Amino acid sequence: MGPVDLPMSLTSPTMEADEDRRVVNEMDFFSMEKSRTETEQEAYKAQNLNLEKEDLTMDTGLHLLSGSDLSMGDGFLVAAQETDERKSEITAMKAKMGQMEEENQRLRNILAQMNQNYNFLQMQFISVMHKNKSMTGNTNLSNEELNKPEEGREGIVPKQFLEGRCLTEGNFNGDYCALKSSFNGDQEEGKETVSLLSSSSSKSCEQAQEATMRKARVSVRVRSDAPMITDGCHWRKYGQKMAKGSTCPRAYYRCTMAVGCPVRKQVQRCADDQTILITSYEGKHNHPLPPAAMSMASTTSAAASMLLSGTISSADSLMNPNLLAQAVLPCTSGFATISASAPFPTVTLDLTQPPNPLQFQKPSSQLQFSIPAIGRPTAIPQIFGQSLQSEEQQSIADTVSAATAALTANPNFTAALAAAITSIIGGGVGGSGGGAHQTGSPACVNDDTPS
DNA sequence: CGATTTTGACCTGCGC
DNA sequence: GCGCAGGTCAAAATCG
Repeated sequence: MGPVDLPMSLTSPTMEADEDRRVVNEMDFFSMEKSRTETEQEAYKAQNLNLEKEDLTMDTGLHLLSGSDLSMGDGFLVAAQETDERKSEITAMKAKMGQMEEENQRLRNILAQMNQNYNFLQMQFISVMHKNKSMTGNTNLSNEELNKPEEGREGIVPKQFLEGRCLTEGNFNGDYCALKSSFNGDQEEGKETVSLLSSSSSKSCEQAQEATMRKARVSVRVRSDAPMITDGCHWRKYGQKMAKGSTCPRAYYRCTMAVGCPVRKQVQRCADDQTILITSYEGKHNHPLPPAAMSMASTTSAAASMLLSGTISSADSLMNPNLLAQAVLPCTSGFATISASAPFPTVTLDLTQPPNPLQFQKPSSQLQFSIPAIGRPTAIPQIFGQSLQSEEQQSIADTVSAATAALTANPNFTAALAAAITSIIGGGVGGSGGGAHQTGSPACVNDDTPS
């Protein structure tokens, strides 16, 4: 055994077995060699010298005597010391890696949240620009104007932008809490002014806004055999009526995630096409929402805020029915319509259209759902139609999980993403997807078993 | 046994 | 005032 072989033999059996940590081992070895004290280095040199030469000519004080047996014994002493040090360092590094993983996870969550907020703001900004362009032709705000203090920007900064910022700074849980309605008209046509939101807002004003938001409805049309879409909230059925002109009844649900939550929703099948499920949301949540409920709630709240703020008018909707849908759900090909004849202002998001693959070529930053580091995406099944109950739901969940794995493994992000969404919309939602309770005819609302 | 669903009755707004 | 339709209430039934 030569002098060079000795350090290599110090590798612990466990670390030798762990191929993945070999690099860390080697880095440890060199760092330890660098960190040796002067005395140790001298001893080490002396030891090497001793191993290289048969007769020892220097007394190092470490009882390094001549003879191969003794020198080997000292070598093992050094080896044991180094092993202990390396073990402690490995333990420390493991702990550090754990901390870094936690930090990484936390940053992922923050990034996902920021992406969501960013998309919301961008959507509103684009919509405001679109409206301004159609009205005045003056669409561009200079950087100076945008950077002005808020107090001096009245009449320049789109009100929705500040409302969106309020969402970001407030409890952006996907509910309507931070949305301040301007539907009662502090704006004129083509001249939107900013009413800075202050904590001193009168209660009556808030109540009026709540009442307005309560009346606003966001209707989502999806193609599904499931009795009800799963949007992450807990609902309790409190009534059912046969709607006029429809063969299927209309079911009434209220949110039961918090006592006194005013949010209600109606579930009804389309009279013309009973494979289409129409879900109408109304009101604002008065409680934090779980992550699974944030996607749908943020989508509907975004649509409601745009509707109530007048960002998109009925005329806009008629001129470009895809505008709102693109703003709210950038990666779908659905259409959005606004009903002016309905008793309440209602925006309908039609997600029954087949997906347009070209729209998936958008940058990933445009996507409104987050992809957790581990596990399945939380938003895809809720946003794109519905996650079905029981077996169907599990089937879609498995599909999403597989898609997630493909996403994380495949460098071609957009292609994998398109495959994932296509599998969800085209397979699970389209009514042809597998499921134990396929009966050939769509389930009516009165047969439902909501979660 | 508590939570949820069912279902008939009741309330409200609107048009005639 | 009356009828209709949409929406809600609440007691009974059902479920897990």
